[in-house]
Amino acid sequence: MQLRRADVVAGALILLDAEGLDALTMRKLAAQLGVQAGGLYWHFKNKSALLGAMADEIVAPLAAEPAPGSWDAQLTEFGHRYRQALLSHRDGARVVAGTYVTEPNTVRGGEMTMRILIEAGFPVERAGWAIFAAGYYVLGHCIEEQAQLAEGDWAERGAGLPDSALKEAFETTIRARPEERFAYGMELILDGMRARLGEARP
Amino acid sequence: MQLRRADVVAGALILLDAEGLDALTMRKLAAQLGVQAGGLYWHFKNKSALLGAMADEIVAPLAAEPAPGSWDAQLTEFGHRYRQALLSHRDGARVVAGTYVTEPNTVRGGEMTMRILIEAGFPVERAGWAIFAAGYYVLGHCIEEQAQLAEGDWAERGAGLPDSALKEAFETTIRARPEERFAYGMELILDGMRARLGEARP
DNA sequence: ACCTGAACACCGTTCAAGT
DNA sequence: ACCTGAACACCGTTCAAGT
Repeated sequence: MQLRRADVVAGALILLDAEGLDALTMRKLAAQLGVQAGGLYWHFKNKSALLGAMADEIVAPLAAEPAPGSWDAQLTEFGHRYRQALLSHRDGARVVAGTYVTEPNTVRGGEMTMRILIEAGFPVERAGWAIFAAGYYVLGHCIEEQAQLAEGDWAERGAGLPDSALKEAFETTIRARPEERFAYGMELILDGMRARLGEARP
Repeated sequence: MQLRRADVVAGALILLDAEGLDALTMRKLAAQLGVQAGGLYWHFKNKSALLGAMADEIVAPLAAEPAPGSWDAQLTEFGHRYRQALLSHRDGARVVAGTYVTEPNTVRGGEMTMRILIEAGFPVERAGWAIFAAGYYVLGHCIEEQAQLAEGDWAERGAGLPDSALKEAFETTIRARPEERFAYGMELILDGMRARLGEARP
C-alpha cells in the first residue's frame, strides 16, 4: 500500500524515539518505511520540511482548549502541557527549537495563550512579547532536561567551583527535580506578568 | 608556521560569519587554514568539541565584572551583554545553544550573576533556577532574532489569522524592534525576581 | 500519482605514515 | 609534536525512468 504524508511523519517520530535526532536520516527513515530514500522527496520538499511537520505533531496537545479557571491557572496548564509534549519524544525540544513553525497546532497554541492574557487585561501590544518569552523559557528548559538525560557527566558541571554559596546554588540547580524546577520558573514568569497586568496600552 | 588551538577557533569563527553554521564543515575550515581535514583532529577531539570552544569564545564578554549599581541594573547589564555577544557572530545563538558548555567564560558568567542575586537577598536554593530561566529567555530570543534575519518570510506568520486583537498581538510581536522587545522580556523576568526576593529559604 | 535506481557532491572521523 | 594522504562509512538531494 502507498505511503501517505502522515505515515512518513509517524515513521519519523518512531525513528526519532528509537535513535535520536542526530541519527534520524532520510535514508534510514526510507528503509524503515520500505521505500527508497529519493521517494520521500515526493512527500516533503526536503528534510527540514519533514522536521517542521514532526514538530507540529509533537506540539499537537497545545491545540486543545484549557480547562476553565483563572488566567494564570490556564497559562500554567499550557506551560506544563507544552513541556509534557516536548518531553514525550526523544529530543523533542531540539526538534521543535530547530523549526520556526507556522503550522496549525503551533499557531493555535499561540492564539489561545495570547487570548487568555489579553482577556485578563494585559495590554494587547505586549501579550505576544510575554507569551514568546514564556515559550523560550519552556523550550530552553526542556532542551537542557533532555540533554541531561542523554549525557551523563552533568554532575561535574560545578565541580571546579570553590566551596561557597555559589557552589551550592550550582548544585541545587543541577540536582533539582526537573518538574519542580520547571514549575518554579513558570511561576517566576507569571509573577512578572501579574506585575504588568494592569498596565496601560503603550 | 604551526597552527595553535586558538587559531583553529579564530578561523572557525571567521568561517561561521562568512557562511553560517550549516556550512561550517571541518573540511572547509581545514582548507581555509591551509591544512588537511584530518589535521584538525590533533587539536580537537571532534567537531562538537570545536563548537564548544567557539561557544565559549562567543560568550567571552560575560566574564567581565559588571559596572557598580543595584542588583537589578547589574543583571540587566548582563542580559544585554549576553544578547550582544550572541548577536556578534552569525548564528551565534544557535552555536551556544547546541553546546552545554563547562568552559571558563560560561561558568564565570553564571557565577557572577548568581552572586548578584544571592547578595541581593534571593534564596540560595533558587538563585540558580532563576538565572537559568533568564538565560533560556535570552538564548531563545536571540535564536529567533537571528532566524528572522536569515529567512525573509516571517511577515506571513500571522497572515492567516482573522482580524482581531490576536492578529494585532501577533503582528506587534513580529514587527517589534528587537532591542525593545528584548528589554521588555528582561524586565518581565526581573519583575518576577523582585516578587521573590525576600522569600525565606525553602 | 507515486516510487525506483543511480548518480552527484558532499560529510565527519580514523589512522598509518611522514617530518 | 604536528600534519599528510588516503581511505571508510556515511549523508541530503536530484532526476530520468518506470508503473
